[in-house]
Amino acid sequence: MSARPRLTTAKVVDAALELIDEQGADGLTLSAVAARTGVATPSLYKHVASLGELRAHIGVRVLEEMTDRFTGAVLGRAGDDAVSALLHAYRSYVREHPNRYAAAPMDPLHNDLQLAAGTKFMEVVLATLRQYGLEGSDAIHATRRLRVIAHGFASIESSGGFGLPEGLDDTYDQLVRMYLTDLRGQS
Amino acid sequence: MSARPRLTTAKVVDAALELIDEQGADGLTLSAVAARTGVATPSLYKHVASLGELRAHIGVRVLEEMTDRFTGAVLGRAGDDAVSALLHAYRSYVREHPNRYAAAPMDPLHNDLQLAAGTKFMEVVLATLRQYGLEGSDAIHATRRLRVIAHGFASIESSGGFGLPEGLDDTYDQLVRMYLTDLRGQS
DNA sequence: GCCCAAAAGCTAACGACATTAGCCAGTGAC
DNA sequence: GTCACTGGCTAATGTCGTTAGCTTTTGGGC
Repeated sequence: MSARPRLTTAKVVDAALELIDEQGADGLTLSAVAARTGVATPSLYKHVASLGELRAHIGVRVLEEMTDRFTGAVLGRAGDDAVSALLHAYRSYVREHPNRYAAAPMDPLHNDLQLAAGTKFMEVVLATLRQYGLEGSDAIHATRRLRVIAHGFASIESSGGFGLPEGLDDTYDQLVRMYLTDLRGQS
Repeated sequence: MSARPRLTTAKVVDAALELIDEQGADGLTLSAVAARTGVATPSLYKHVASLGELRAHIGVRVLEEMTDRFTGAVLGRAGDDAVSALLHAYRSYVREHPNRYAAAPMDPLHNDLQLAAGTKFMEVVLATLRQYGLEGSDAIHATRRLRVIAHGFASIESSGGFGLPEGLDDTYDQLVRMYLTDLRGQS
């Protein structure tokens, strides 16, 4: 079917992720990806339509990776314990892979390539909250509030926005407790 | 002192902000700024050291603008009323100027150009919380939590990350109430 | 009222990048 | 064995940011 399948889209994304990890978002350039995969730059267009599409693929990967980690963190836990585990898993993913997280799409539900991964991600969060018996829009609001806290903290922390890192663990614990208390009050 | 002062750094930043408003962060290019200011591209280097420095100047402007708005929103209010006003002013600024907000620095305290504007910004938030009598690190944690909520929500909302905009006002009200309840519990 | 240094503009040029066009070689199906 | 397809390549284009070096204007000191 295919001739000399040296390179694949997946391998291009692999190389791109390595670059992002090492040099951040600005380090992601088609030339650099080409160099790393041992190919001339224009050859990449046989596997990826454009730099923009490559970024979309990268977003899918990151989303999937996050979903996997969070699923593992929540498995076997229930209630507050599960929610707390999810929030802490979120933060530790971003600390381990700050550049990847910055490459994750904020609106995966508005991109065809990312829709499936985004939906699966959201389902994990919804499942974690399911035990609180929230109905309809209450579940949506609770999901949104969780996301605001997790993303808000992680994005500020990973860009050094909190100034000195002193007491950041405490700040996050307070946020988690605040959210859990609120969840209880809402249900 | 200066010959033919047609252009100034401030005017360059003005043009850059217009571009950002109209075309987003990617629309900010030295060529475009030069075109808008009626000058050749290299001439801009007489007023700005580089594109990066221009971005830093833009960050200062946005920060100052936000500080002004928030100061106005909080003036004449106290306690929960002031905090709520601050949070709502934050959201409405971002809704009015989403591209500007995206150009605001997350870590102004780590940039010489932005340090003063960032400090002043933080002081407004701290002053709004002062009445709760939080001491030392409690005040810092409370400021951080507020920022997590304000930035988290605003950044997700302005990138369309919440999917359908249905019920977003309610979500935000819940976040504000959650924060206020938490503040009461902490103090 | 002239002179000169500095300031602010300009053109030309370079290197990095994304992207397109068009060519060539290996490969799998028949 | 042939042939269409696939995945690689080189060459070229246009856009950027940035630097070097030149010209022109202007304001201050004499």
